Amino acid sequence: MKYFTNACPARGAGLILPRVKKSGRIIIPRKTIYRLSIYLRCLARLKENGLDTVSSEALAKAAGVKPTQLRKDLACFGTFGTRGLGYDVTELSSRIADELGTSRLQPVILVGVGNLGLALLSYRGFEKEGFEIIAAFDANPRRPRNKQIAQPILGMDVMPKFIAEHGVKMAILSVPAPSAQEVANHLVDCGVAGILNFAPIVLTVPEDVMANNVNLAIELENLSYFIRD
Amino acid sequence: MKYFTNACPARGAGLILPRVKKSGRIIIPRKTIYRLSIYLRCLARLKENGLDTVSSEALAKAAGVKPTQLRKDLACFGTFGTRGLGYDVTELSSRIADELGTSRLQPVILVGVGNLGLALLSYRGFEKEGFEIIAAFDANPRRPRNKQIAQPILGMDVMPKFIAEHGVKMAILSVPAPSAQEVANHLVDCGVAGILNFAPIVLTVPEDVMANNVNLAIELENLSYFIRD
DNA sequence: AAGCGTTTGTGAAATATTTCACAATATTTC
DNA sequence: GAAATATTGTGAAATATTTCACAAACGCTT
Repeated sequence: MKYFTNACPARGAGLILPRVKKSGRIIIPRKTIYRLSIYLRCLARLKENGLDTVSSEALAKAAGVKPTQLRKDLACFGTFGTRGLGYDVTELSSRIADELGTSRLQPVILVGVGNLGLALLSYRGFEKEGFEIIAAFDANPRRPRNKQIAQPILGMDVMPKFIAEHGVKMAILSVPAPSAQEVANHLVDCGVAGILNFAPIVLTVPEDVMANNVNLAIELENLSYFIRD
Repeated sequence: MKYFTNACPARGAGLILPRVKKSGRIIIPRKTIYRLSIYLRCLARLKENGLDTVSSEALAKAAGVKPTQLRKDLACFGTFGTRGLGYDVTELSSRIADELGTSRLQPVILVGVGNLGLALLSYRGFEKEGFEIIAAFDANPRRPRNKQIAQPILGMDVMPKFIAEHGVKMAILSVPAPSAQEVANHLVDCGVAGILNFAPIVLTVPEDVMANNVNLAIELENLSYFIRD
């Protein structure tokens, strides 16, 4: 079992406790969660190739990390390996999937049907990972010509009702920057707890809401910095 | 000036040195570089709003970080503030832009003109950030109907010549997962030093090449983990 | 020009993350 | 079935990053 120095230093100076959430689960660092997602995809490919077991060394190499890091990551929520042999591919997959909570299908909505939003709508890569964009919303909900879009494109006015009826907890935000914060507030009011934000601004959201940012210009800028030597 | 414990512990045990690259520049942590990009965008908005100076507290709030972190980030490459007053918006902008090397326009190519690639081609958000997608490549270079794409869409066979002639150093990779590694190898052979990878696999590249990954399914998975409590 | 309020810059402390080193324990071989 | 080999799980060390705390420096007011 992994232990952390507890973030609250007040009680019992020097006392070491496992760090836990209010819900009782042990906190797993965000970086570890990202890597678990990567491990899961590597395991899927290994399984396709007919492998039954895999060592931490092989899996780590496939995921682009060090073997010890992989093992430490797994140690956050259990011990699944067999010493001398490695991990059972199928079992490890399902344990990680359980931990990530990707076992059930999550409904997602998309807000902002511009260039990028439209591309994301027709992107078929989410479903096999456990997510489904079930509807899109736009202030000006025109159905694009010459496009095979399976999802309905609805007006912003019906969004609250839709979110409540379908139990939507996550949204992809691909509106222009100037309206992003306003729309995000609206989403939060409707009960959305996770926002994947493509607008190039810093969203301000309540503490119990999570906003992940994907900013393509910043990614390019980052690359450009590190390649000039 | 900021100091690090040097990563190489061999010479002069315990000796503290500023961490530098072969080129002589001090290494700035990757996370700091990301934040510098964010500061730059916040400063641009402040300037639009007519502000001349800004305190670390105000800028940090706009960027979603703590004031001390902002100041430490800036301390990596100089001291630009005026005590008691704050930072000159214009000056700080240009200093950060200089450090990031975003002053000149960078030519970028895109490989893989599928749904996502097409959307990125028509995305007008890069240019004003200093990047321009000057051409796209695809194994099957058809020009899509009903789309206003300014860039030429070329076959893979002419890619090496194009890269050499235009001094391209960065590429956006939006091909399907199975061919991503092969195409990446090809790009590296042609002299590309930075790859922004949208394919959902872990790329293996030489040490002097940088590959940043954008994986939308993983971002969603990450959200979904942290919102269930 | 001296005092006051403000805000930067930074060494040191606190926290977080990664890596090391190796005991523990399984499989395989002879 | 004992020895050799392989590989996990993990405490401790090393490294990295963030935050604190406060001296130093500036502008403004009087």
